[in-house]
This record gives sequence, structure tokens and C-alpha cells, in this order.
Amino acid sequence: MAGRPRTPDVLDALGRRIAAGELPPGSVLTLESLDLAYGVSRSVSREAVGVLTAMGLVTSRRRVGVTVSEPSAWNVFDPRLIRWRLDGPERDAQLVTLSELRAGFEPAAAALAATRADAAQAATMAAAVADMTVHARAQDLDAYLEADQRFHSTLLAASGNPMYAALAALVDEVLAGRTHHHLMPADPNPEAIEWHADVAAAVRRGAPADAEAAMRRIITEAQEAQAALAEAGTEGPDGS
Amino acid sequence: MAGRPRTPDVLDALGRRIAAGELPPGSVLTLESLDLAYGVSRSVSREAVGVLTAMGLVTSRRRVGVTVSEPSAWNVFDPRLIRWRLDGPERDAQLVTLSELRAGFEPAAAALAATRADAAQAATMAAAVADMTVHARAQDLDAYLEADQRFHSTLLAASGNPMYAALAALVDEVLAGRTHHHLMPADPNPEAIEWHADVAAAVRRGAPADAEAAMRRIITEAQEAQAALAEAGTEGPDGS
DNA sequence: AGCCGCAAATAAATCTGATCTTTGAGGAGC
DNA sequence: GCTCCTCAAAGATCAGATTTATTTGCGGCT
Repeated sequence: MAGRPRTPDVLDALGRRIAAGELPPGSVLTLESLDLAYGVSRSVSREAVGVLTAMGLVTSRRRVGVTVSEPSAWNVFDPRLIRWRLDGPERDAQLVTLSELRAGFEPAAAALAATRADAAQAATMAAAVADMTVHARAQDLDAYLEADQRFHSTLLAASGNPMYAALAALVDEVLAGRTHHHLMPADPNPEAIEWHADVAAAVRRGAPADAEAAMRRIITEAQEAQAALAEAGTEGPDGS
Repeated sequence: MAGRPRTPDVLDALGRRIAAGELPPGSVLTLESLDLAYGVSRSVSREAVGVLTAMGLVTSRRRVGVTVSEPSAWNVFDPRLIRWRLDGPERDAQLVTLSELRAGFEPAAAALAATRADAAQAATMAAAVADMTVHARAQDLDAYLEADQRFHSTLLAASGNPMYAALAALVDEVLAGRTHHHLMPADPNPEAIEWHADVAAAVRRGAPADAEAAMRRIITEAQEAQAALAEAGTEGPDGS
């Protein structure tokens, strides 16, 4: 009777509906309506709601039911919620939010990494930059994305701070979102790659201020490019 | 038979044991051992484990049991996990980690707030600074802490970025941790309060660079004071 | 006559116990 | 020595009994 686990399916479906705004804050559901709608047992609905409660998306009170919480109460750093919002209609807004956050913390992480990175991490970053150069010339955007993600993940891990390291998943999503959403030029800005090399070099020689400055340039360029392409895409569709 | 909800108790107890390192990564538990140890039914253990799984603290596989995950897989931004670690033996390390993170993002948030804060938010910040001044003179550390938290929460909310706003809980914990752990001088540094006023003024007149610089000074001072007191506390207990 | 407080009814979450499916391990056979 | 099969341990699910909290109606008080 207990076939494949169905809890993840219910959790995912329900989470997406909330993240997409289909179930606005204040909406009330009952466990009974859930296991009726999804054709599952009470325990399955109950556990899915339990996870959603842990994420701050809903609160569960007796005699009332399951109430969708205000977005301000949501655990916006939960990778699951980030994914849901990126897949929903709030995608652009979520990307802007994530980019702003990244602009805040990644230069600081670069400075820390310059103080704490070991030789292997510095080497990995240098190798990632080399790969970025190669794939940019070949105009292989997917491979470029992978090298870019590897660079930033290594940097964040090298900061020696577990919370910065955990933000690697967030940066991955931002980079992937830009590439997949065509918010990135076909062949990457050569200057941007050069700045990546600057960060790697600064980290290797232990120069926090230089690493931070170079990283800040990277992100500023990315935000400007993204804004320019977004504006061109929404306001003036004259690219053909 | 369904008395007071016991799931939160089990979740809390188990989470603390993992966060404290009492159950190191790789430890395996079974649901049966859990509901035996805590005197609860299977579903209670199961739901607690489900939440822990959502937090990345454990993975659950059939025939194996519940396995404690590596810390790198943990959702270190989950407020519950932060609280558990602050209450456990990792308290000092967690405070350092949080402070480093705060140093990264809060200046950026201040810059954003200077662009987006409305009049009410600017007024709230100014009022919080006034309260800080009063309570510092009265040497009322608890009231000072509350005003300090109000200042930073308002600033982060004024950034207009929900993820920065969500980090207010984190800043609250850092500030409370410093005060409660006696990592703060009996009467706060008057310069620090002055810098808070600078931030509020820069936000009100819409000067991002000034707000960011003043916020950076606040955090640098806090880190230096914290380091000095921590060193005095651990190495040279000559304060009496 | 209107309002406040108390108590019964009901709706919903919560817990319990049992059953089923999966899956890893060990042994037999090739 | 390798593959396949059998077996059992553990998690995942289901259906049902229980408790709690909100709501609503009634009675007494102002």
C-alpha cells in the first residue's frame, strides 16, 4: 500500500501554487481538502504541510485550517522556495532580488577568501578562469556557465565561512537564470573574464582589497548588462 | 489521545543534539529508536525527521535509517538551526560566522535603503537612534539592544529587498548574542551611536555612498570591540 | 432591550497502530 | 569469482480514534 513516496509530489505542487501566488496570503486550506485534491492519505498531506510550515509558508491552527502566511514570514533563503519562485511568474523579480543580494555579499566573500584560501582553491579558481576563456571563444554558453559557477563556488568555499559557502547555490541560480533566460550576451564580455582573473590572482597573493574591488567590478558589469538586455527585451523589440 | 503537540519537542531535542555535535555526521538512527527514546508514536518521529530533512540536517533512506548529513549540506540560514547553534557549544564560532556575513551584506543594504526608504522608515530609524542615545546614558543595555535591533530591522526592510529584510532575524541574533554574551562594553561607544545617526541621515537625504560608508564603520567597530573583549575574556581575565 | 459571559456543539488538526513496499545484504548456484 | 535470488529490516503509507479550539447559542446581568 506504500508505493513510491508521494509526499515530495504533494509538497512540490503545493509549494509552487503558493510561491506563484495562486494561493494568496490568508488563503485557508484543510488537510481533508488536500488529501482529497491530491488523492493521498492524511499523513501525506500532514507531512507536506509540516515542511511548508517549517519553511514559513503556512501556519496551521486547529479549527481554522492551514493558512498561507504573508511573504514577509517566508524563509526566502530556502533553496526549494528560491527554485519555486524562479519557475513561477515572479521569476524576473526574484532574479533582481538575488542579484542585489549577491552584489552585497560576494565582494566581502572575495576579501575573506584572499585571507584564507589554500593553494588548491587558488589553483581551482585559476583553472576555472582558463576554462571560461576557452569556452567564451568557442561561444559555448553552457560550458562557460559551468566554469563560471565553479569559479564562484570555489571562491565562496575558500572564504572559510560556511554561510558564504552555502550561498553558492544562490549564485549558481543567478548565473544559470541569466544564461537560460537570455539575459547574457552571446559572447561574454572579455573584460569580465579579465576581472575574474584579477580576483583569482588577488586571492592567490593574499590581497583582500584587490580581490574585493575586482569582484565588485564583475558584479557591477553583470548588473548593467542584465539591465540593458532586460530593457531591450521588454521595451524595444528591435533586435531582429 | 492526541494531547498537546509533541512534534515540536522531539524536533527541538533532536535538532539540538545534531547541532551540538552530539550526533556527528554519519550517525544513523532509526525511527523506531526515536519513538522509543522520546516515548512518542511513529508519525511524530516521522514528521520531526521530515522537517530535519527539509533543513538538510539528515537524509532518510530505506533499509538504512536516518543518517546525519555533513554540515556543508545544512541549511545554515534556517533560523531554527541558527538558534540551536547559538545555544550549543559552537556558540562563539557561530557568532563569528554571523558577524562576518553581516559585515558583507549590511553596508550594501544601507546603500539600497538610501535609494528606496520612505519618509516613515527614515523617521523610525531616527527615532531608534534617539532611543539608543537615551538608553546608553542610562546604561540600560536591554533597552539599548531593543533600539539597536529596531534600527537595523527598519534599515533592512527599507532596502526594499525581501531577502535583506529576512536577514533582520540574523542581525537580531548577532546583536542579542553580543549583549547577552557580554561581548559588549557596559556603556556603548558614543562614536558608534553617532555613526548610526550618520546612516539615518544619509538614508533620509538619499545618499547611498554615505550610508554604506557609515554602516561599514559601525560594523568594523563592532568587530574590533568584540575581538578585543573576546581576547580579554579568554586570555587575560584581569577585569576584576 | 441590549450586552456580556459561559457552555455545548462542531470542525479541524493531532496522534496512534498496523500494513505494505522497498532495498540492502548475504548466500546459493553457475 | 561473479551473478542472481531470497530474506528481512526499515521507512512510507493508510485508515481510524482523540483532543483541542473556535464558534454559536442560551441565559443572566446591566
